[in-house]
Amino acid sequence: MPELPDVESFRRYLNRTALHQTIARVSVTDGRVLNDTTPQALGRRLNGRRFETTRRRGKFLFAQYADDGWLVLHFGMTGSLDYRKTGDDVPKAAKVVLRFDNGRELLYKCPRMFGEVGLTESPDDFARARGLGPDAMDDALTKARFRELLDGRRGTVKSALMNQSILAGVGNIYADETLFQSGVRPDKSIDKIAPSVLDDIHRALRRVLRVATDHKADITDLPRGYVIPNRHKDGRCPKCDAPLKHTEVSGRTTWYCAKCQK
DNA sequence: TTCCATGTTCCGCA
DNA sequence: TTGCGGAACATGGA
Repeated sequence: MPELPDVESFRRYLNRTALHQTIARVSVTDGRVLNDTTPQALGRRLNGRRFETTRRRGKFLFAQYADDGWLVLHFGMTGSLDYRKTGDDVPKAAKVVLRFDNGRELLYKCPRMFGEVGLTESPDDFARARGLGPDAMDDALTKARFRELLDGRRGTVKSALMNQSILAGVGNIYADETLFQSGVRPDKSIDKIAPSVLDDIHRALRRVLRVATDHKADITDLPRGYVIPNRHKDGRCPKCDAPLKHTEVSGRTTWYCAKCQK
C-alpha cells in the first residue's frame, strides 16, 4: 500500500492522534525492523518526549521529538499505523509500540517486514545519505526540473518514475496510473519521449498524487477514469473499455491500455 | 499448495 | 565507470 499518498495519509493520521502526547514506554516486538538502532536506544531517546511536528520525504515519514531528534518510519509494502486505546492483545504485525501517558498507543505495523524504523538528527541529512531525489509533490519539482532529472536517462519511463533517487514517492501503482493518465506506455524508453510529453507526464503525476492524497489513498474511492481499480484480470480500460494488458516492467507487474497508451 | 504482492538493496552486465 | 534490470528478501492471502 504505502506509496506517497499512503505515507502522506499516515503523516496526517499521526498529526491528529499521537502528536503532542507524552511517550511513556517504547516496546519493540521484532528488532529486525530497526535500522541502525536498538530497542534500548529507541526507548532512551523517546521516553518522556512528545512528537511536535512531522515531515515526509517520498515514502519516509519523520516525527520530531527533539531539536535534533527525529523518528524515521518507512512502511515497506504492507506497513501502516494504528493509534488505539492501550490493550493487551497487541497484533502480531505490530513490531514497534509507542505507549503514551494518555492511555493510548501508536502501533507501527509491518507484517511483511520490509519497512524500517530508525532515528536521525535531520530529515534532510537522512534523505541525502539515502540518495533520495526531490519529493514528487514538492513545489520544487517543476516541469523544468522534472525534464532535467530525466534527461540523459536510459531504460523505461516506468522504472525512472519509480527510481527514488530521481524523484521520491512513486511506486508501482502510481507509476502505472501516471502513465495511464498521460497516455504513455510504461515500457517506453525514456530517451524516446518528447519533452512536451514529459510535461504531460509531470502534470499527470502531480494530479494523480494530489487526488489520491485527497482521497486518503483509498483506491476504492478514486474518481472515475482511474486505472488503478482495474488492475486485475478482466480489468478494462476506463476510457475506451478495451481489456487491459499486463506485463512486467523492471520486475513489477504493470497494467496498461494498449489502445490509449503509446 | 503455489504464486503473487503497493518495498529496497545488491549484484552482474552492458 | 555508471547505471539499469533482475533476483533476493519475509510473510500472508488468494
